[in-house]
Amino acid sequence: MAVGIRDVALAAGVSPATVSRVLSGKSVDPAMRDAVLKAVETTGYRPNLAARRLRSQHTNTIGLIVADIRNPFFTAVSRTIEDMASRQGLRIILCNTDEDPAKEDAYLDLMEEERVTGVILAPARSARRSKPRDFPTVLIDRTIPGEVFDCVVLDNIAMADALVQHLAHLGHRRIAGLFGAESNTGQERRKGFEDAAARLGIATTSHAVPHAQGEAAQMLHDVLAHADRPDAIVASNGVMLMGVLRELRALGLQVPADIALAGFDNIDWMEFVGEGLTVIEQPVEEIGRTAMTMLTDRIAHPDGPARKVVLQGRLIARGSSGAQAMRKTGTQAKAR
Amino acid sequence: MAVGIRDVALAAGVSPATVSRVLSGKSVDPAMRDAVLKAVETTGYRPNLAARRLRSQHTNTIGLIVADIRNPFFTAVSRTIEDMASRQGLRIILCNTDEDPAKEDAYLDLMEEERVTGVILAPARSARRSKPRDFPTVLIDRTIPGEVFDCVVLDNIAMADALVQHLAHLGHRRIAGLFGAESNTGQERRKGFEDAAARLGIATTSHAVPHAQGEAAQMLHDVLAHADRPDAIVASNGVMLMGVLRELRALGLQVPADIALAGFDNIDWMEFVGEGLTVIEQPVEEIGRTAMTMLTDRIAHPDGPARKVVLQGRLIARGSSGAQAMRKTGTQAKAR
DNA sequence: TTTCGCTCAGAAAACGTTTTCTCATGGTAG
DNA sequence: CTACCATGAGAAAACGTTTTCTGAGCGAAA
Repeated sequence: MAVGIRDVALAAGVSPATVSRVLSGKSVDPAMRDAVLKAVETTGYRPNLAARRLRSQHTNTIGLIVADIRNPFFTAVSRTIEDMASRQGLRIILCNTDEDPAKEDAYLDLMEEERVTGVILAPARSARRSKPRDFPTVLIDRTIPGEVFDCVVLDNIAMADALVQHLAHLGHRRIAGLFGAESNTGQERRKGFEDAAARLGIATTSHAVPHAQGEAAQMLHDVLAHADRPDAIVASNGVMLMGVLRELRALGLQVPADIALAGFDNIDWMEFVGEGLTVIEQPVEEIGRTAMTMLTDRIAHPDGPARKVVLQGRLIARGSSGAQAMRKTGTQAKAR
Repeated sequence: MAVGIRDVALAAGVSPATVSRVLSGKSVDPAMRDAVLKAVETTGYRPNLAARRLRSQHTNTIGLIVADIRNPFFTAVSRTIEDMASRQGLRIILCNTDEDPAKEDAYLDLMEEERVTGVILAPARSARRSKPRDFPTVLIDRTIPGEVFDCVVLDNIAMADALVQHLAHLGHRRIAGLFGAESNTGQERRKGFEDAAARLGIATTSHAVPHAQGEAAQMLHDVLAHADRPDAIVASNGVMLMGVLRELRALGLQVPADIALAGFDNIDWMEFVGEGLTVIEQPVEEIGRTAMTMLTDRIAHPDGPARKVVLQGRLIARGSSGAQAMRKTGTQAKAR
């Protein structure tokens, strides 16, 4: 039933080695090559990738491990990476950790067992030190503080600063910030947020929100039920923005009439809520492209120094008042 | 450098066969088992999956091929499937065809070369007959007309009917429908749409929209620029709804004040635009679960008859007037 | 013409496991 | 006490390729 390279060789009247050579594009006699190709056709041969990988000792596979595939930021980056990879003839294994360090470790183990060529990782752990792995790794979106890794991240501090500055120009004076507790990125944004507010003399409260849905909702509820409710809310990513929006609706608060809402990630629906949400747009395709390039570089030069690429985002000011403020102050982050 | 089962065996003072048996949970002498496990620990052994798959002839891998990973419907279904699969110790390979039959064929070839245990496929082709593959296959979201395959789909005709009925109760009399040209599902929804409209005496125009972004926008533009613009629009999926919304905004039309908008897929942002969009919610987790179950059944019984599971969706009526109409008429699709 | 490479194809080894085969040991039934 | 079967461990084969090794053929240089 199963047809192997042996059968093809038999059908073509050549040796298995020759078939292998034809298939991998080595130089062989044209007549033989044609015979082999015809035999491949007639026999319906399909190479067995497991055998090929075992013998050749390279898998042409890279692992892509993200924290949450439902987060449109990650799906967008994944798309870019997948496109680039398949153009280079690399297969990708996509994994989803759900911000769970245990799942992340399990997937990293899997990557070792798959003998992947390299891994692109959006790490879930923030401070935990993980055991060293023996494949090249590029981090995206987040770094691991204690470790030196190639990575490509947003300039979180500057972007959070721009956001606060924008809201301040609009006249907001009591801003609440919600930042992912698990991720290094969340905490960087928090720092940018607080520093900017301090500089501008804006009152803030900032909160580290856990990944768990229920706890996050509770925390948000507390923030809004507080005696002097903030007049603006900043959220650390697109998924959180969605959660905030839902809570605001439940409380009957209109955006931006009753309260302003801004944050990170430009997801396609954001232009439709109210007069549109002001956000920091991440250069998703460039993040993916850079990560992929860094990974192939690293594979080629395993011992070069670690590199960190920090990309600028773009402040998209929405809502009429927002646009007005933008024109007045020119608070626009330079792309790249 | 690379540590294999041979090294473990040496360290534990047993034969490689015994190590293999310990690792696959066969019964071995407890003392030996402990020695092996300790040796695994000290040597840092990681099994080579390629070798394992080659020898054992089963990959414990299933392929998941969807038409568009950016479509939240597919990401949601993927999540469910991935969760179920990893619980069963199955790895999944996720692929994205972009509605391109050529890419789909390429990925199906890949699946054969990977020797996957089975495939779950949301087919891009509508009528094209593909060559038979030698792995069990379950179709989701769409069927392939000429072929008999296990599949799990929405009751598209009934759901489209419910949508039209709902809009009719709301008083709409000129409804435009936009349906995916490539997919069988789009055409079923179109049929349900037109039949319902005919029965209720509603004027409709319906359009088969291509996957390409530009052409779709052009078609939509034509529909809205038409002399007597429709008073409601139905779109065949969540991504299309987004596109329509963008075009309406560009034309300065308010939803639902100027024109009603409804369709398929309940994506989280849909409750936030205007008074909320009325949609058919698909039972995504049940679709994923059913597909996975069908696939494992099929793997266990390769020769059983093909089964088709048709699931009901749920009409979510949004906007005050919509909710009112709902209360009045009780047009609620029964779940399951 | 002889010899020295050089190219190219087949034979055989190798990749790292699992599985089959073989054999020893020990317990049980006759 | 012998014969038989069951259990379990090591030896060796096998999985389907790629790659190394070997040798044949041939053109160019001496």
